[in-house]
Amino acid sequence: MTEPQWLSDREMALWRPFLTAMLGISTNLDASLRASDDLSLDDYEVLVHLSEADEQRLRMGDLSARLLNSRSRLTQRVDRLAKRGFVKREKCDEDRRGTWAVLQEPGLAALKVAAPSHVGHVRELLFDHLEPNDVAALTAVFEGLADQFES
Amino acid sequence: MTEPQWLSDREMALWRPFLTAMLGISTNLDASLRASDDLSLDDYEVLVHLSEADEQRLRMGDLSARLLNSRSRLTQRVDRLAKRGFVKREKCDEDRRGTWAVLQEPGLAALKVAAPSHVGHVRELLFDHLEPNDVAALTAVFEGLADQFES
DNA sequence: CTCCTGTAGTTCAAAGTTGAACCATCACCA
DNA sequence: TGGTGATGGTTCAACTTTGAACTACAGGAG
Repeated sequence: MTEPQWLSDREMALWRPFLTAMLGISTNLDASLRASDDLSLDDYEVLVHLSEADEQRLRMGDLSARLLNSRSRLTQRVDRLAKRGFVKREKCDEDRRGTWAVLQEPGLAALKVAAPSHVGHVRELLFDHLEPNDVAALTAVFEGLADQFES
Repeated sequence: MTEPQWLSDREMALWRPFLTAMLGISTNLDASLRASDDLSLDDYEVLVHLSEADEQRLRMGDLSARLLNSRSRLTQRVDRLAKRGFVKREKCDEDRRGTWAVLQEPGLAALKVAAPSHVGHVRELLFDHLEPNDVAALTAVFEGLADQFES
């Protein structure tokens, strides 16, 4: 039996802390962003992805795939960000079903304001707990884990 | 400058896949549990923690701390699980403000039904991507990461 | 062309989450 | 005793997410 119905003790010893760390890190980052910058972690990630994209724009579907968000979730998130002037929508010429989400100046500004303390929290929650050679090892592992979610 | 405002390339090379993997793994597990067993991942975790507890019962506050859930979120989750007969509440004698959440037979049964395919998914999403010595290394790292969230 | 099937994105109602306000009880100290 | 501040848990309204249904366009086959 290589696939028992329960996790082995060795597996459990990793899985439990893994689950706790995932939940704790994302919950904490979300809470601090909300408190200090009135952005959810999802909002922040939208702004990051747009800011790094060509012409600071991405198609809705592309963006939702990168964020692993449902389409309807992204639609409404972009609604809220647009209402604040952080992004805008633009009709897509090549494919008239399509919509671009385009980063606006106030959105980039909000990202720049939020970044330093967010980055500080990422260090506190993750990097401060790692030795230098942990980082390399984890990077290899997590690239493999993340790959399975790229469409 | 040891604390720059942005993540370094080396940090980013870990952080991005880390975030994607966290989100992807928990989203996937949640979706499969809902589809096959009509349980959210949070429901499942409530049942797991209760099933492992002394007398299969935990105080609401203790349970919410373990799950890193807000109190009100847990209150409502337990409401829903109680409506299905999976858990019940019991007044606490030592501290009359307190409430026990107590696992019921149908809840344990539901857990046993859901476990094999859930465990299978955990393997597909996580363990199948790891070498045996990765597991040991990750366990050490994640114990450290998870510790910061234990009250 | 004209179907037909598939894809991009939005909408809507039902369900879940958040955070502050609330009630009850506890624990301590005067 | 009786006040005071903290803790355990629930409630409520505002907000967010989910997933199915829907509109609009694309692209190929006949």
